[in-house]
Amino acid sequence: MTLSEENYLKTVYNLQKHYKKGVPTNAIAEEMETKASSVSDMIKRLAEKELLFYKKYQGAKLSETGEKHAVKVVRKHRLWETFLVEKLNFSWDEVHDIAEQLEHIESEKLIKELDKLLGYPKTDPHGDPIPDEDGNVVKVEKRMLAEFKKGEQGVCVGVNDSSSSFLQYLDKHQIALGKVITVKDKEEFDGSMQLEVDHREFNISNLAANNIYLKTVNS
Amino acid sequence: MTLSEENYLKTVYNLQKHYKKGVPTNAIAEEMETKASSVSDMIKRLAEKELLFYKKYQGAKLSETGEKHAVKVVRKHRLWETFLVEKLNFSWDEVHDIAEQLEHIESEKLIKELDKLLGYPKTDPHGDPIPDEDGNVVKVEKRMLAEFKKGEQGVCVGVNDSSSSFLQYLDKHQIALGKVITVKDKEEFDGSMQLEVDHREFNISNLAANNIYLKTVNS
DNA sequence: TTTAATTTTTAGACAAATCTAAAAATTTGT
DNA sequence: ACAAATTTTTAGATTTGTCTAAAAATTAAA
Ligand SMILES: [Mn+2]
Ligand SMILES: [Mn+2]
Ligand SMILES: [Mn+2]
Ligand SMILES: [Mn+2]
Repeated sequence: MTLSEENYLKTVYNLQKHYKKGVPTNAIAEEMETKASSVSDMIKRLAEKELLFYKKYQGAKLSETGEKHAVKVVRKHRLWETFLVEKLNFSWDEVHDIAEQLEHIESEKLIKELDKLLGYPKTDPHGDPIPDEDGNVVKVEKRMLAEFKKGEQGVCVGVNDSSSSFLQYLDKHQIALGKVITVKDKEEFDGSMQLEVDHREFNISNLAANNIYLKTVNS
Repeated sequence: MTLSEENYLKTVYNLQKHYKKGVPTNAIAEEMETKASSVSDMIKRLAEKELLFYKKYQGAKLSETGEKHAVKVVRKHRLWETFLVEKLNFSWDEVHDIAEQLEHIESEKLIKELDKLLGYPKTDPHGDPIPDEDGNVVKVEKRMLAEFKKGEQGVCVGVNDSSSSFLQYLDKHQIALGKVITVKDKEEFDGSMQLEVDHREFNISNLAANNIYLKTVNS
């Protein structure tokens, strides 16, 4: 399995939550910042290897083998991110790009020992669940902040965008995993929200609210 | 800089200790388990990029930039090997192949923090010096065991072959870094040696003795 | 239900890295 | 010094992964 093939599998895995049928070629291309023609070529090759199912114009769907492999890559990505934060003093906005490289290192023992060193963590620095050795992924219960109504409250348990620009934006507003967030007001017009965090109030856009996940506290 | 280019630079760096002039194409090919024609192509490309000097039929010699880069890769390789042994319970015969992958991960901060986590180690699990951040390499004082005479004694400070088969062979004879080795007898015919380590005596081949480095204790 | 817009696939080209086979240069042996 | 052996380079091919431009299929709009 090449580095590039692994990246495609991981992308299809991450996207197929949002698509009932196959994941469209264009969706993969956009996510990977590449061209649709390249994606078309590659998914054909992956289908050849039976890592995914593919019928022309119908998008891609991981096979059992493909999903198994994708989950392994995700597990490695999230363990490495956790390592970088817990052991090497990285902040949550610095780890994604490095984990993109580290997730392709091949060694069963390495990942097993890393897991042990970290004390078998359940989630990564962005609140995402770390699949266990057998590929089981715990589904984290959460709702998008954008869907909260005025007056509702929740605890931040995850983000949907791990880019450093977004995470730094959250840092600026002192939003972090575990923080209690209250919706003081919600603008019908553009979906922007007035939030309260740690007795401070500020406004965030709908786009931002679409990338923050909360666990409901009172409703 | 691609992964393959880095591997070539590192190989030339490791080999040029043994060659006054340029490192021969064939030497590189053998070390990298590839074909001379591939090497010829690649060193031409690296010369193009001014990472090494190359005149037809004269072999390769690293430029200052090339050497700087090679040393960085070596530093990463040895820090990762140290990490695997010190933090992840690997033994010295298991780390080389994984470090071959990890040495290509790109992140200044990662390697800086790794160095800190390990307490700024001076040598790797095989006794090889770890270049510092500025690329300075301490020259370790050592002599090949094969060159020792009958009756001489030394402390094991390094190996010349980091393959797992050789290191496991050393383990079997309980030869490890720091062990005191005495040459009880030496066979003129084939260069094999009778050694004493920890009050046990055994015989090793000339090939093995050529891959063990000692620091002289009494002479 | 045709037409228009969008999505997806194909065709053809290209760069990186490798290989085999053959040619050229260098080194060695007599 | 000349022939033989060895080393190194070139020529041509292949695989992987990507791209642009054009064709084909699907979906949306009028
Ligand atoms: Mn990530
Ligand atoms: Mn993450
Ligand atoms: Mn090594
Ligand atoms: Mn080493």
